[in-house]
Amino acid sequence: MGRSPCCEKAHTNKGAWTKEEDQRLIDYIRKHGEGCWRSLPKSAGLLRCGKSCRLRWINYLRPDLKRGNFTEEEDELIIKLHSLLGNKWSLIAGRLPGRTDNEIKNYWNTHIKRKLLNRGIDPQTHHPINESAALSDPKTPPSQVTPAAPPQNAAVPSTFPYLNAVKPKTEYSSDNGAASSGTTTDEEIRQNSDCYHSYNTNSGHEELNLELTLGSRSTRSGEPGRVTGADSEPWWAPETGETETRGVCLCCNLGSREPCRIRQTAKWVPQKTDRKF
DNA sequence: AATCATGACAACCGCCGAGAC
DNA sequence: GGTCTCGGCGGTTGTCATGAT
Repeated sequence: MGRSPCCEKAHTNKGAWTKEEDQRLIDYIRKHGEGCWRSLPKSAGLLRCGKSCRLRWINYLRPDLKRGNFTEEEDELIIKLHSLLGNKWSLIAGRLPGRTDNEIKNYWNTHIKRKLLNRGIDPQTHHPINESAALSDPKTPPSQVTPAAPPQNAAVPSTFPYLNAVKPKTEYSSDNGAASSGTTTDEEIRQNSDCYHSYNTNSGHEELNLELTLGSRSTRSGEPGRVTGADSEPWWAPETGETETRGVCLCCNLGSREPCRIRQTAKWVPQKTDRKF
């Protein structure tokens, strides 16, 4: 069928953004807020594709972004989340306030991959490399592949034996033609989270709160209590006055598996009107 | 000093799902 | 129910900086 282009490409700039363009975009969003990306460039006087404006704002101009190097704690959190979610960068970003999916994706590809390889861990499967080779060997029946015991001192549960419960899209997409659609359901994540919890409880690893929702396609539904990726607005619980930034609920401490109390008792609304710049 | 290789990351592209009509 | 538009995501590419030769 084909789709019409998102903008008139003949009259749009490409490549790096100039300071003037950045300022125009910032000024416009200050005045009018986010949204309507398609019409934004024209309204803001920018010769850019709406998508490009959105990306620039989300990844580099948003005021709540944390710049600078990733900390060791962030490294390990990314690795843990990736082991559970695969290349769901927006979901991973949702657990790292101030970080964007693009930033995490780049960081993964340039730093963490190498870091894991140096540890002898396959960055896609999170299994030891030799074991991953066995797993990917079509001659080896899955039943004959025995997951190794979790490493005692590793910061990351690299051989987490329940990972096969949910197959990250990129890791298994070539399994066969009848493989999963690549969409991880909430239920799958929840199940996997439970497995992960059990594993971590037994092994003494820090427990992760992974009450995650795939928010990537629900952002227009305005569903209260969502947890989303890089696109997320801060949410505000009027009954408590608490906010959550980019989908990370402040009332849920890392490690708590209890349902979010605020989510149960308060109505969540997007805090769009009083953004701070 | 010049050239090449590599790393880092900003930006683009194509696809998809949700919602509107 | 079908079609179209929009916003969003993940993969990939392009470009610049830095280091090695």
